[in-house]
Amino acid sequence: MGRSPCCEKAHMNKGAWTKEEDDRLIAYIRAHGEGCWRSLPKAAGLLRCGKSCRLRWINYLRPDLKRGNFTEEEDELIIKLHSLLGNKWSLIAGRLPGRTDNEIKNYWNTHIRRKLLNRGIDPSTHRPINELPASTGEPVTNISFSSAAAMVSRVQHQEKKADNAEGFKIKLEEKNPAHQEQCPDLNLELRISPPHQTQYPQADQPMKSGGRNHLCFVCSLGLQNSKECSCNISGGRGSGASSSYDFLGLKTGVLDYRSLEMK
DNA sequence: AAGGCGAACAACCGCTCCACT
DNA sequence: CAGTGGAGCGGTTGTTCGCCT
Repeated sequence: MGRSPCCEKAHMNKGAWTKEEDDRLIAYIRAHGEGCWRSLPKAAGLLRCGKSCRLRWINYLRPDLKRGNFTEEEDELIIKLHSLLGNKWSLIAGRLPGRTDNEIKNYWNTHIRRKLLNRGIDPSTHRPINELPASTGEPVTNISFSSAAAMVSRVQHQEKKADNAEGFKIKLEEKNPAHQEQCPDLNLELRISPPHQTQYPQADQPMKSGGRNHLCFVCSLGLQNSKECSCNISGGRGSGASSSYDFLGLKTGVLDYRSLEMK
């Protein structure tokens, strides 16, 4: 039994939005706020898919959007955030007021990629292009922190494909001089940290499986048995104070991945 | 002036996550 | 606990625009 489509596609408009459609959408959201996108088109008298309405509003019509060219500062910030987060456009957008994930994604693909390539930097790894990749099919044995976000998705993807993660050993660099070299002045007042203690599973509150906000970050890397694991019930969690938590050896880390989830 | 081409950007599509029942 | 639906995300495609020949 498949799920129903998000909208009746047969009688829906597609393609570029007209001024009238924009006006209708703006007027409706001004009057009623951002509610249920699925029912919004009908209520607003639009022959559009709810997803299309949401996208149009978020990426184009929202009053707080900053239209216009990206500044040099924004460029550099995007590059630094991308080196930390990978293609997490929504998270990157969260640190750039007035910019949308779609806008940043497009800007990255059209401008910044080329800019980095001209600098001799691989836009996906943020390493010099002539630097050979660490692996060509061999098990990954060493990954940089700068690829952490991409790594998480790779690990999660791998976990889905095969329960047996043997051979996938991760040696995280205690510090990443290369990365610090790339971003010597990066201080976004961010911090990579484990989930708050209140989110850790208690004896009578088993962790919700699959919940991305509840899984220990180390566990999400497939390192459940690691001493770094902060949700290891049987092994004890030590003091558990997040302020003293030495996540991945980055006690002084400044990136709080959770805090980036602003949207 | 017209056509080719690439860049830029808007929009769509498919998928995942998560709250709710 | 499983099923379902809404919302959001990231990749990709389609369209428009401007430059060049």
